[in-house]
Amino acid sequence: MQQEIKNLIKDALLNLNIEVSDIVIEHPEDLKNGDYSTNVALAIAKGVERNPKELAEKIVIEINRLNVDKNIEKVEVAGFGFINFHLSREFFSKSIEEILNKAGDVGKNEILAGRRIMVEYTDPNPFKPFHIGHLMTNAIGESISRILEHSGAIVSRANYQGDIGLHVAKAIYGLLKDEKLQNKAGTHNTQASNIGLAYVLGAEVYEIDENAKKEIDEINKKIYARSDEKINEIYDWGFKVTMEAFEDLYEMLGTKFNFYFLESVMAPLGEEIVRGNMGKVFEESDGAIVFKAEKLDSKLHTRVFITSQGLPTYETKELGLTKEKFKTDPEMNLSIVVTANEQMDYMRVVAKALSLIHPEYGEMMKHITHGMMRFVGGKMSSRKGNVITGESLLNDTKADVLEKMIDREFSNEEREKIASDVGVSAIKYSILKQSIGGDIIYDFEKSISFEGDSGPYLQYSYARANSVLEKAQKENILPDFEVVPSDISEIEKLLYQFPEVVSRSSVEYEPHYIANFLIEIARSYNSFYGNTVIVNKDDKNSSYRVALTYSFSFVMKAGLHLLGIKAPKKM
RNA sequence: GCCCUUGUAGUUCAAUGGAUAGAACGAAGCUCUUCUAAGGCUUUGAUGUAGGUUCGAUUCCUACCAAGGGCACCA
Repeated sequence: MQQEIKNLIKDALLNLNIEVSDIVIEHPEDLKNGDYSTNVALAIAKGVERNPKELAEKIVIEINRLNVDKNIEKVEVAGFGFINFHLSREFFSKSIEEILNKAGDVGKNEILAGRRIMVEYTDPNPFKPFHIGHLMTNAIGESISRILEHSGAIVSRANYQGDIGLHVAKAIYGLLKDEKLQNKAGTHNTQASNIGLAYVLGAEVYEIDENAKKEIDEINKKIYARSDEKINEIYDWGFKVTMEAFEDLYEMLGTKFNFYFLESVMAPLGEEIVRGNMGKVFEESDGAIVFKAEKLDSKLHTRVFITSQGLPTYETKELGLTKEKFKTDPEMNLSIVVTANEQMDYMRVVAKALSLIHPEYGEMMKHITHGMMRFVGGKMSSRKGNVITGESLLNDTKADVLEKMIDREFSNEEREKIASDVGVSAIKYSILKQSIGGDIIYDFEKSISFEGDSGPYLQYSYARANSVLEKAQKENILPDFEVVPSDISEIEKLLYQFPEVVSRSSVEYEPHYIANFLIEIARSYNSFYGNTVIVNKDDKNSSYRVALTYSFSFVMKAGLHLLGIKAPKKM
């Protein structure tokens, strides 16, 4: 439809001997101003020295002369020179019908057809707790992955994890000091959270206790060398249970990774790249091997790739990782990494180094950065007073949902499942409703919202629509376009825009456009629901309203999927 | 000091250079003999400061102010 309108405007302008390279059309915020609108008269008025309103009138006359499209009902000039297009009843009924036909595929497009994209996100470290930042990266990465898939790309999901390094030594130190934490009786989740506690213990003393610091550094060397049997045993067990515990979280969050990359494996690969490009890219400085990026770009700075101790840094591992990714999927033509924006500057340096070594990667790497979780009052603890982790937040939120569900009748299994899906939705939505660059201010008192502008609100709207549909089925009212009400409802004027919203999210890597759109249609549908009896055997328009409800539920479900949120049929 | 982000109702967020700057939370008041009241309907309130570009600026540019992050052997 967009293209048809653009062409129509273009032809009308040609008839007036005006040529415009790019015509911008948009949806007016206020639906009273039509369904599409263009500011073309305003934009060109100066060039042709005419009053924009008069010019707009002339253009509209031309448009009306040319227009044979039954989808466009009315074209008019408004404000100080906008040209507004009102679409016809027929257009909206057809768009509803189309949504019903597409069902689960609604909103799909082909703008990324033929693209193979690997998205790396989440990246929690074994032996360390899965914290809120990981939750944030996961929510964003998963949503972006799904949006890209909806645009026709083949997406693989990658997880990059620090399986070696000081943090592991800290955790193992804690485990050695407090052997209770090595208890292998419980589930892998309780074992993993004990290891998290051990890490916290080790990390604390490392800062304040000189002897402990020495001991931890010693453990670290032993881990690298795999020279101590007891440490090896603890390591292997700890690695296994923490990774298993992560899998449970991924399952709950709705992520399934295709590839796992480990830092210990990337380190030698990266080192090889660095050593192979000495003089060309890297140079020695104070005993370390560095890349002086500021020589090539004043906005970049020098970074150490191999320390004076001879150890590869993160930067070096990142080089190895990138190369390994392209090796893992040789067909890949875009590699995306999602991290917090504190990593932006040195990722730029790494990218610069890599572009010198592998110029062919240049256009195929993308770093998406998001803001950080910040806390009102600086408190970093959960309601029970413990250090907040991703897991504790998920559990606290789920407990709140269960409390809200207390008067609903569900089997225990159903209840648990729904509470989990709703809890995840509350958290994910609070992350995805805003553009990804900014920090998220997290307030534990208000915590996660279940009302208004929230994930559960969207799910609730979906569940209600679903129960309308159940009733319709019982009463044998099928979606139908035989009788169409003359009034065009607001919800129809919104639903057809979904594919455009998906495309925009995809092009800009911004899930929040979808989140905002879903809120809009949910509000519109809830209002419709509140003011109309949808299923009513005695009303001829009922079938059309059922069709509308179906199309709303399809769009909502697809949209929630793109945010990585499940849509329970009941809640 | 330099570089990168970000400054919008009391609070948390929206707004491809356009029309009366939208929501939500909070506060006040209505609303379930209709399909889920986690809902609906009213009322209330904002573009950090100073310039510039433009027919038009929350949006682009400059300076300032404020917050966060980064700037050599941690990731």
